[in-house]
Amino acid sequence: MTQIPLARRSPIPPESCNLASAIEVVGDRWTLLILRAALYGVRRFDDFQAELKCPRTVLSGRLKGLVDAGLLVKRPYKAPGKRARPEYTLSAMGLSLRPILIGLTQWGDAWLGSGESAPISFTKAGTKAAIRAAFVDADGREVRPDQIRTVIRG
Amino acid sequence: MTQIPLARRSPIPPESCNLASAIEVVGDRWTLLILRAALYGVRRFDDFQAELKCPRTVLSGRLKGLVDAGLLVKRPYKAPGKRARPEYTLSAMGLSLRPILIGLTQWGDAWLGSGESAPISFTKAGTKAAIRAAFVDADGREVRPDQIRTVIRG
DNA sequence: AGGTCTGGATTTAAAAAGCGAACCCATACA
DNA sequence: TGTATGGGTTCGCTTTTTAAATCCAGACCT
Repeated sequence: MTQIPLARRSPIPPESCNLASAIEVVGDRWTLLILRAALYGVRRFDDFQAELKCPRTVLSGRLKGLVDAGLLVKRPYKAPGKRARPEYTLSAMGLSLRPILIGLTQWGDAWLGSGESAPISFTKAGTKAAIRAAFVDADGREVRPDQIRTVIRG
Repeated sequence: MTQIPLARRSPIPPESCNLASAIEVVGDRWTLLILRAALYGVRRFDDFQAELKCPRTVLSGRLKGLVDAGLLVKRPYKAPGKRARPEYTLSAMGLSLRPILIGLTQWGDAWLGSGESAPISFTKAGTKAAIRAAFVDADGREVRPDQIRTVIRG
C-alpha cells in the first residue's frame, strides 16, 4: 500500500481550501441523504420526509440551506386541480455532484456491501457493461489512482 | 439541463442502500475534515486538533469511530528519544476514498472557488496536464454524464 | 358559505451533541 | 526532583436535533 508521507499540517489550510468549503456545504448526514433522494427524482417536501424519516424542522432547514447554497432550486409546481406548491429540483451545481455520489455508492458497494451484488449499477446508454467513477486525463483516458499526483499552486 | 424524472421515492430504500450506508460512515463534517487531513499526511492527535480546531472530545470520538469503521488504523509509533504514541493512518478502505475527496475538491473549485485558479490540482504521474473526475467504461474510456443510465437489480 | 382534506411548513419542550477549559497520566529530559 | 509534551478524559454549559403537536392556505365538496 502506498503510504502517505507524514505531515504536521495539510498543505492548504482548511480556511482557504475548496474541499473544506465543499464539506461545509454538503458534509452533513441529512444534506447528503436529501441530495441522494433528489438525484433519484424526489422533489417534494413530504416525499423527502417519508423517505428520510427525519424531523420536519430539520428537513425544512436543510432544504433552505441547499437552496441558499445554490444546489437546489425552489419553484412552484402545479398539478391540475391542485394548488401551486413548491418543489425542489437540482440546479446545475447540484447535478454536478452526481459523479461524486455515484463514486460514494460504489465505495459503499465495495466496502460496506453485504456480499451480494450491488443493488444499483450504472451503464453507458445503449450498452450493458457497467461504468465506474474514475479519473481521466484531458483526452478522456483513465488515470489509475496510483498515478495521481498532487500539485500545490505557487 | 437534463432533468431527472419525478419520483415519489428513491428506487432503493435508504435502509438497504450502500450509498446511504456510506453516508452514515463518512457523512459528517468533522469526519470528512479528518479524512481530508489524513489524506494530506496528518496522523497525530494534536496535529489533527491544531488543524481542525475542534474540541478534543469530538476529535477523540471521531477517531474512534473511524478506527471502528475500518477507515483508520491506530498503531504506536516511536520517534527516537520519545515515548511511543499512537498514530492514525488510513487503511486501504480509507485510502480508497481519495478519488471521491479529489472529486469533491474539484467540485468546490468549480462552484465555490473565489475565481482564482485552484490552489491544488492533480496530474498524471510524469505529465503536467490536469486530470478530472469522470466516468469510464470497462475499457477505461470516458462516458459523458448524459450517457449514464441507472440500472436497478432485479 | 361552511367544512374538510392535504401538502408544506412552524412551534414547543425534552434529549443529544457540541463546545472550551481544565485536568490527568505516562515518559523523556534537565 | 521537577518540568515539558503528547494524548487523551472530565466537567459544565450552550447549541442542535428530535418527535409530536399545531398552524396555514388553497382546492374540493355540498
